[in-house]
Amino acid sequence: MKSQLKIYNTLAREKQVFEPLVPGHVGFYVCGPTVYSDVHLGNCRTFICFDVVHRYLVKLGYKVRYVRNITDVGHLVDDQDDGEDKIAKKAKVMELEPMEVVQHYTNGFHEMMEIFNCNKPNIEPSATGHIIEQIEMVQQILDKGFAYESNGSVYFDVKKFSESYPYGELSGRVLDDLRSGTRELDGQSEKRDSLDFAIWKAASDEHIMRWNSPWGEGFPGWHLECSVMSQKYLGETFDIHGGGMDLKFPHHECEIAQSVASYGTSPVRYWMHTNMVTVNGEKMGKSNGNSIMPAELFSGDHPLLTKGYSPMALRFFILQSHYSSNFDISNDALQASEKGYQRLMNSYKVLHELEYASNGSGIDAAEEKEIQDLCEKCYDRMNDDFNTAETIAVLFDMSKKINSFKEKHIPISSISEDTFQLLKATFTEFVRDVLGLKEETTGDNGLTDELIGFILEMRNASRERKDWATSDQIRDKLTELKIQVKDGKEGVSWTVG
RNA sequence: GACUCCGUGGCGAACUGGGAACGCUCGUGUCUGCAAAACACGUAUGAGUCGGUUCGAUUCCGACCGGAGUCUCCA
Repeated sequence: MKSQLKIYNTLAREKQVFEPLVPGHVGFYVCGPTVYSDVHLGNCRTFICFDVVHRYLVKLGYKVRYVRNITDVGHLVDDQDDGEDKIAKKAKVMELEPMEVVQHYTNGFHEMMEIFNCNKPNIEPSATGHIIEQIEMVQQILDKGFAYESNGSVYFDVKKFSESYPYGELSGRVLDDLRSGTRELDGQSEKRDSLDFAIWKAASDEHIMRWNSPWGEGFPGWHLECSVMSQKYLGETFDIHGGGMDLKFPHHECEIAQSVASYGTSPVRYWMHTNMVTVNGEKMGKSNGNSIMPAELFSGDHPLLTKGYSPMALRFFILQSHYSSNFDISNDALQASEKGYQRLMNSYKVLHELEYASNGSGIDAAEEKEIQDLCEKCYDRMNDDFNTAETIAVLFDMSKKINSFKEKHIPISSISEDTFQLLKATFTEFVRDVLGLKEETTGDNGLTDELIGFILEMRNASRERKDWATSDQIRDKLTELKIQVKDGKEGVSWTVG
């Protein structure tokens, strides 16, 4: 009997047993990037974590509809009335058509997701592709009386809304506290209340991104696209909504308010939030100027790094901590993770080269049970709010077993063939399918394999002649080239790194 | 100021009301021509500080100290 999946629901502030709305199916929405700049490692962490969530849900047998949006309009530089659209601003700076900016950074984002081995969502809707639906939602909210028009813009009436429904439940905000924290509106403002937010924004004359609407030419407000697109593809209520912690307020709070205002029900059953990536203890943010970009990580071309690290090493590093914890990036930590990742993948390789053989010496019941327990633990740990850190710890315990089988410290015949196959399947599926880790190849169509195989043959020949000078010279040179030679009982093997 | 969260070995990082995982590092041993790898064993008598609850707390409660996040755009 396997344990049940539990998810820490940020709305309820507790771990809850996951029960999908429709048995066997999961509606899963993740807030994607605003495509006006390159993604940094903080962005990547969130998407990698939710990639694992998605992968595990699939592993559990759910039919998952995974929606991750692209925000390509509406995200203002600030919340002032003269706030500029982020995409439009970048377009001006780069002297490009706004959609060129969008396409450029969307491509870059997709490329990174591919490099980090993240599965593609089932639907990746963009805000500009859903202008009509957004206008409809604005109209619905107006019809319900929870919004008002002002100079061609439409604002969500937070005060009015809060008289009928709770506002601030997700982020734990109290309206009066919020209001006291904001500065007074000047006479120029179109808003009735400082807490109101734009759901439709009138376009000024020079604004390039504009659409016709019942309120004149304009563009949709930032929070609206997620409400509209999640509703369109997952329904008025769906199972899981994920995003970074920094989106909790105001973005997700506003999403809830918009959905409740337009059709009366809270949209999400389980809210999940990933914690922030920090550098020297400070949040990595686009506006903080401390971003580390994936390219800098790979090349090592960054003041904080002494060398480059591979995409999979970073992925492994990220998964070694829980998604809800702060995650500090440092060179030392990366280095430790890189080693660990290599160790794990080495066991992965060893496991696939292992063959079961019975020698009739009988099965060791304790060993048998230990292996079976480890396999079950993988599920237990992941079921506990996707605890990848603990899952990896179990996989390392399995690694020891795998290596012991290989080195014949434990005879492989001490477990049954069924248990061996269980170990093989579980280890493989958790490393490859759930955590999404893969072996990093040199991508040269096996030429390296052939070459090194040949060189090692030559070395073996000199070893048989006891010509240690030559064999050591070959080994030292290979080591210099970052190729590690391992002389085992069953012959020689090698790994890069 | 308000609201959250965190403070665990040399480093990273989990879990837990009753033996402090796992990875890296370091040490010893087995293996090996040697080395590496692998395996085995060891490495925090202690979990920011001070109180309280408890037979018993790192784990629950309170205070304090330190750090972070959100309250404005951010994954």
